[in-house]
This record gives sequence, C-alpha cells and structure tokens, in this order.
Amino acid sequence: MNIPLYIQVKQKITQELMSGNWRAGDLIPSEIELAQSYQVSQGTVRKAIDELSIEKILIRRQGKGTYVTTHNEEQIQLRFLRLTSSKGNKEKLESQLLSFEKTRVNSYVANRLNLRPGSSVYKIKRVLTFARKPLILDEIYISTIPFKGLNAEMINQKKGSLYRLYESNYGIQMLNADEKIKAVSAEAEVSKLLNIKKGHPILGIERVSYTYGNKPIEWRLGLCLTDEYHYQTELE
Amino acid sequence: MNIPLYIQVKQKITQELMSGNWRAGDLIPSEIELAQSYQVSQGTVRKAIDELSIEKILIRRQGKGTYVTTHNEEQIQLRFLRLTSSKGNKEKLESQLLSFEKTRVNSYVANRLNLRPGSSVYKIKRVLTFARKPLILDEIYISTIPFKGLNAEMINQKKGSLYRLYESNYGIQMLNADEKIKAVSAEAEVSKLLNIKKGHPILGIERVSYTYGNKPIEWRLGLCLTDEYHYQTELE
DNA sequence: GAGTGGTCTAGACCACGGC
DNA sequence: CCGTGGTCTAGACCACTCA
Repeated sequence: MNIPLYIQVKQKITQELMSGNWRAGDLIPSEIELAQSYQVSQGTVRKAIDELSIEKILIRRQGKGTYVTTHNEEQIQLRFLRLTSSKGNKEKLESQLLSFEKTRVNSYVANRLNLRPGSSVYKIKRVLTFARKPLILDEIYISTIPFKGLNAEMINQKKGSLYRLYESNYGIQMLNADEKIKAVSAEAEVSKLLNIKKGHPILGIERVSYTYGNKPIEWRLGLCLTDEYHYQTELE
Repeated sequence: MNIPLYIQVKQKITQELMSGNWRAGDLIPSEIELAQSYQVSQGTVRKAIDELSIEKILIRRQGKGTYVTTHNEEQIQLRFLRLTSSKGNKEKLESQLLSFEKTRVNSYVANRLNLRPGSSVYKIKRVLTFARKPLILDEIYISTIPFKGLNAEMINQKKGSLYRLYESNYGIQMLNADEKIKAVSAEAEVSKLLNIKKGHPILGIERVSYTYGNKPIEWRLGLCLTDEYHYQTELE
C-alpha cells in the first residue's frame, strides 16, 4: 500500500465517526493515545486531525482535547445559512411548519439523493421568518429510511434547526453541502406565503447536503426574498 | 514577541510578495534555503508555506519547487467565476467592452474600496457571452492610482480576463473576494443588452476583490441571466 | 544523480484549561 | 499540578522532476 500513513489514520478516525462509536460533541482520545493505538507517531496523528479539523469534522480545543463537531452549539448552528441583512441587523430566526407528509420522490430529487425514483420520502414545507417578516420558503426532501418515525411534532419541538434534529434524534450529521443559485419569479402560491407581489424576483437556492462518506441525505429548495437581505460568500 | 515563528515566516514571505521581489509565476527559494536565510528549521518554513498554499497564494509542485500563484495559467484563470451551465455544457467565454471612462466614484463604492468619495476611478462596462448568448453585464470600478495609463485598447487585448491584465501590466494580484448576491428585475437598459424582457429576474452579484494585506482593489456589479446557468458554491 | 517537495519519527518545550 | 493541544527542531527516507 502506498497510501500515506496520516491518510490511513484519517480513514480510521472517520470509520469511528461513521460507525457511531464517537458521536457528535464527544471528546475523542488524545493525540498521544491515538498515536499509541494506531502505532504511529504523534506528528502523524496530528496531521490527520489537522485536516479533519480544516474540514470541520473535528474541533480542537487547546488544553482540553479534540471534539466531534456538533450542530447543537449555538455558534455553529447556522453554519450553512448564508443569508445576511444588508443593513447589518442580526434578527432572530423563526420557523413555521407549513406541511409535513410522506410521499414518493420524483426522479430529479431521487437522482440528487441517490434514491430509486418513486421511493418513499418525507416532504417538509416551512417558512423562515426574520424579524417577523417571512423571508425563506423551504421545500425539503429526505428519505424515510434513515428517519423512521419522524413526525411534525418532532420538527416543531426543534424550532428551526432541522440539522439539530437529524443529529440528536437520528445521529446523522450534515458535514457539507452544494448549492445552486438562480434568480426566479415568485409564483402565485409563493408570493402569498412571502407576502410579495406575483412575479417579484427571488433567489432559488437548491441545496444537497451530505454526511460522512459524501453520502447525500437531504435535498431542499429555498426561495428567498432578497430585498433587504443578501446571500454572502467568500471566494478564494 | 509571542507570535509563533511560522507566522513570522509567513509575514516575511508575504512581504517579499507585496514588495514585488517575488512576482506572479516565479519560483521561490526552496524550503531549505528559506530555512537557512530565516534561521529556522525546515519544518517551520513548511508550515508557513502550507498555510500560504491553502490560501492559494503559493503553489507547491513536487520535484520542482514552490511558485507564486498566477492568473496567467489556463486552469486558474476563471477562479472567481462561479457560474456554470445547468446542462453541463462548457462553453467558451467571450467579452465585449461596452464603455471605458474615467469618472468620480460615488460614496457607496468609495466606502467599499477605501477611497475618498469623489476620487478618480476607471469605470468599465462589458458584456460576457457564453456560446454567443449574452449572460453577464458587468460594471466595474477601480482606482486610477494603481492603474495609471489604463485604456480601452489594453482591455480589448486581454479579451476577457481583467485579472490577467491587472497582474501582467500592473503587478497587482487578486487573491480573494467577497460576493453579495440578490435577485433583481432587469431594467430597460439591462434587458436590451442581455436580450431579455424588461422585469425578467436576474442575479445581482456585487463583488469586492482584494490583493495582499486584504487591500480592496476592485468593485464590480455583475447582472447575470440564470435561466440556463446557475451560481454554484460549496458549503462547509 | 542532484534537488525539490512529501512523509514520518522522536523528543523538547510552550500555552492553555481545569483540578 | 497535570494533561491537553500548539510550536519547533533535527534528521531520515520517499516520490517526483529534470538534466
């Protein structure tokens, strides 16, 4: 095998995470302990953990130890939300569930999630509100298989953060996501829900989110009103 | 001083780049040479270069050496362009200059570029075309001071890549950028140039680009037709 | 074969957090 | 005070590039 040792260590650590031995928020063994158990030097473990913490899969805390990233901490909860107020306000986000149903997935979403067309999914519709103004209309699909028993009540309990729900109730962590953005016109139903005129320009954000091993878990389409907000990114 | 050694090495390397001693595309001294000249170990130089190459300021090439990132290489030229065809086509980009003028900057753009309101800037308008269809209408502002003597002919010569022009003719490298995205309606003038109906929804992408030391150099507003294309990002 | 970056080790010391 | 991650060193060997 010509795979570098630190890559192998990375894979071993990832296996512990995928298998559920180490769970979100857990403190993992120290670098020295890992070095002993994998029979490599501390520097090699360090390099593996370095990369995993760049990928935001692990978090180091000097003096304390290395932890598995979690969506349950306040600061990290809105990690995937790129919408910010153009005036710099920091308003509280609220979520209102519109509908929750079990249905069959269409072929487009099935492709994105590596599911068979027509297989069983949960479909979630909701409105996200900032400062009491409706801003985002979400339509979300997840396979019923890993989320067995999910219901509307559970979603309402977690008020807003689906990713916290996935993690705490099903042990599924969202690690990264792809987004595709278009400008579209608000249709009749959308314009009513977002309280705008029909035909008003809005952002259509299509997102696929992935867990360990780049396995796609969730597809969503977010329709966002960007009159007073904007989508923000950094390019390198 | 409590600044880690490798950060100090990073700063020294950055100074070489800012001062113009090492220019875009140059091969910089080897890790061993740098370690000797800075009186630190090779490992420390390595860590400094590691970070600079993550920031895409330097590029390592095994067996050859470490190079200063350049916009002149084909693959890296469209680094900041996030617009891709929804159908997966890879069409050639062409640029058509609409206007080039020297004018006074308004206060909004002045703030973004750390200029005094009313100071002298070049204003560039152009249309970017993919597969012979107009897709992006750009309006670009840069201070006249670092770009003394710039004219329309120089822009036409470089066909498309302004960043290549900045780098090769003025030694100014764009390292990173912030973008703010909104959905807007096409106004009369815009709709004519992009060959769409008035009021059609388009993306408004506002970008500020930075050089060494996070110094803002260029402000631009890109109006993008996203009927057959989309803006793509990855979230971590 | 010489020179470059890439991996790996062993060991020292520092800075931080918490008992 | 101890254990953690963070920095730094010195030296070995590997993998790649090019003359």
